[in-house]
Amino acid sequence: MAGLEDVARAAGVSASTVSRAMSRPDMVAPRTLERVRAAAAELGFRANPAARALTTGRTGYLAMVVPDLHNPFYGGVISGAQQAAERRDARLVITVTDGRQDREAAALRDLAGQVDGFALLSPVSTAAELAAARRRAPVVVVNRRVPGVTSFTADTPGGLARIFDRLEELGHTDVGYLAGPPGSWMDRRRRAELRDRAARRGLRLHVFGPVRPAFAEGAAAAGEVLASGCGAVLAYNSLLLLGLLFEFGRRGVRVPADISVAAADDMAFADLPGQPISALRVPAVELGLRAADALRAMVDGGGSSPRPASRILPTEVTLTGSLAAPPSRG
Amino acid sequence: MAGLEDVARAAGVSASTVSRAMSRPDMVAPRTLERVRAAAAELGFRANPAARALTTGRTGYLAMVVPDLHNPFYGGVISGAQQAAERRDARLVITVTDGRQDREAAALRDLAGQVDGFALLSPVSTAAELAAARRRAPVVVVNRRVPGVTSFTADTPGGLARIFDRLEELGHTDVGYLAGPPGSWMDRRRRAELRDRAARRGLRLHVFGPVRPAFAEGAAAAGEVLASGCGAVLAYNSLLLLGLLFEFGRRGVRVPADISVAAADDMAFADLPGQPISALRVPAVELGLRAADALRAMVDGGGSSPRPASRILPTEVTLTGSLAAPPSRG
DNA sequence: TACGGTGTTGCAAGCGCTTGCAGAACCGCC
DNA sequence: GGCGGTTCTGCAAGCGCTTGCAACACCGTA
Repeated sequence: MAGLEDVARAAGVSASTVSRAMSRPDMVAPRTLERVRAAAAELGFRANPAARALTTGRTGYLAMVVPDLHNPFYGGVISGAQQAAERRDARLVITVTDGRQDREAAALRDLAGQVDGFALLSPVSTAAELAAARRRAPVVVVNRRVPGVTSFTADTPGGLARIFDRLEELGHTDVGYLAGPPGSWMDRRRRAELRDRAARRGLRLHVFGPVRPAFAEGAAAAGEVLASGCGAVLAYNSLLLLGLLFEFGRRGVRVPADISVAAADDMAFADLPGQPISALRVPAVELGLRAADALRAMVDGGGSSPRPASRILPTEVTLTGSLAAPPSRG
Repeated sequence: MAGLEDVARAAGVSASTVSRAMSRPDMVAPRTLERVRAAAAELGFRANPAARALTTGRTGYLAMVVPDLHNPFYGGVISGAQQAAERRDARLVITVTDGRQDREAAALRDLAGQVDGFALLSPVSTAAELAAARRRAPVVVVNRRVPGVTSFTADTPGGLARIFDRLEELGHTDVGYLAGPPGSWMDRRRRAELRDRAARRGLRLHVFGPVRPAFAEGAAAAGEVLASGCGAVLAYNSLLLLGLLFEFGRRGVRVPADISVAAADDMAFADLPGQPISALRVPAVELGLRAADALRAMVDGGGSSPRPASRILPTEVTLTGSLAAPPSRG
C-alpha cells in the first residue's frame, strides 16, 4: 500500500503537499499538482481512511439504521443512499433493528463516534430520544417526521386519500385498510388520513391489523377482510397487498369484481405491464438519495444544525382496473 | 468523548494498562482490571476505532457486496451477517452492484484497505478475478462456489431435483423453469441440474428467461409459460413465482389444476399458513451468519489462507398442494 | 543471601494522515 | 532598491490508540 510519503518522494515534494494536493488542490501550484497527481496515480495511492479519520475526526461512514431488509421500500432507500454516498465518497454502514426500539437505541449508541451521521429509516424511538441523538451527531430520518430533525417522507397519506376519493366516487361505502407495522409513525398517519376522510364523507373505514408488512401477513389477513364485507381494501404496502391477492386468488375471489384493491406503494407492481394494480409511486430511491445527501452536507457543514428541514416528496397515483364499483349486495 | 487517557487517570494507571485491560485482560492483574473496568464504565469509554485501526491495521469493518436489495434472499443473508458481525463486534459496510461486474470490481478496489474482508453475494466476476481479490484481502462468497475461495451455498439444485422427481411421479412430461438473473452462477447450476434430470428421465424441460428475479418479470413471463403447454413450472425464486401466480390469477388459470408450481426458495411463502406453495426452505440467514463468521475468523487468524472451504447447506423441500397431476390434454 | 523467573506495569515510539505556522520565493509598487 | 502582500511549500505537532521493550516487584529456590 503506497502511502503519502511514497507519493511525496516520487513527486519530489513533501507529504504535506501531497496531502493538500488531494484534499485542497487550490492550495497547490498547478505544476506541482500535476506532478503529485501523476505520482499518486502511478503508485495507486489511496488515502488511509483510518488515519484521515484520526486527524479530522470524520470517518467517512454514514450509518443507515433500517428496521427490516425484506421490505422492498428500504431496499430502494438504501440503494439511493448508496448512490449518494458513493458520489460524495462516503461509505454506508448498515444496521438492522427488526423494528425494535432497543436495537435502534443500541445502534445509535454503539455507532456514535464511529460514523459521521445517522440516517434512520422509520425509526421507532420517541421524538425526544431522536432529538437527543441529533445533539450528538447529525441525524436525518426517513419515512417519519420528527420535530426538530431533518426528515424525508413521501406523501403517501395524500396519495391514499386520492384513492379513497376514487372509491367514494365508485359508490363504495365500506373501505378496508390493512394497517402496517405496529408502532409505525407512517402507518398512523395513513390511518388518520383515511379515518378523517371517511368520517367527513360518511363512509365506514374498517382497519385490519396492524401487522408486520410481509406477504404472509397479507395472506393471513385476507379472510378477515373478506368477512368484513368491505367492497375495497387498501394495504399499507405492496407486500401485504400481494399476500391479499394471493389468498383472494386461492379462494376464487375476483378483483375487482368482488373487491377493489390498492396499495400505498408500488414497489412490487412498479414495472408491471399494463399496471393492473392501483398503487402509489413512492420515490424510495430518491428518498435515500436525498437523505444521504443531506446527511453528508450536514457533516461537511460542521455537523451542527442547519435548521432542520422536513421534506415531503409527492407520490403519484395510478388508478387502474383494480378499482371498480362495489358488488351489489345480496 | 472519554479517551484512554481519561480512563487511565481515573483508574490511576497508565494508558497502556487500560488498553491492555480492554483487549487482553489476561495480561492485567485482577484488581487493576477491575478498577480500570469500573472507570471505563463510569466514563462511558469506547475505543476510537479509527485510532485502533491505524495501529492494528484492522478496521473492524466487513464489506458485503450485494447485487440487489429488493431480492429478499439477500435481505436474509445480510441480516444473518449483521448478527454475526455484531456478536464479533464488527460492522457491516454494504455496497450495491446491481449485478454489474464493473461495480463489483469497483467495490473490491475502492474498499480494499478500508475493510478487513469481503463477503460477496452471488458475485459475477470471473473466478480469476475473485482469486486475485482473495490474495489482497480475506474473501468469502455466498451463493456461488469459486475454486480456491471459501464459499457458502444452499443446495437448491438438489432441492429442485426433488421437486422435479415429484413432478415426474405425478405424470408430468413438460416442465418449465423460469430462469433467474442472467449470468448467475447459481441459476446455471439449477438449470444444469434440471436439464440433466430431464434428459435422464426423458422429460422435456422448457427454460424461460433468464430474467431479473423480480415480481414484474414473473408476471411478464406468465404468458409464455402458459403458451408452452407446460403442466408445471419451477421458478428461480419466489418473487418470480409470485409474479407468475399473480398473472395466472388474472387469467383465471388455476393452480394446481391447470398448472403446478414451485419456487427454488420460500422467502415469500415461509410463514404462510398451511404452506400452500411447494418451495425450498433456503437458510439465507444462516448463510449470512456463517459467511460473516468465517470472514471474521479469517481476519482474526492473520488474514491469510486457512485452506478455503466450500460449505453447502441443505435445503428442505415442502411438497404441497401446489403440485398435482398434469391436466389431461385435449 | 543471591539469583533467575514470572507477573505486572509504564515508557515511548510509532500507525498515516492533516494542518497551523513559518519560511521562501516572487510579485508589483512606491 | 526596498517593502508589503501573495502564493506556495515544508516543518512538526499531533489525532488516540497499540505494543515491544525495559523496569520493577515479588516469588521460590539454590
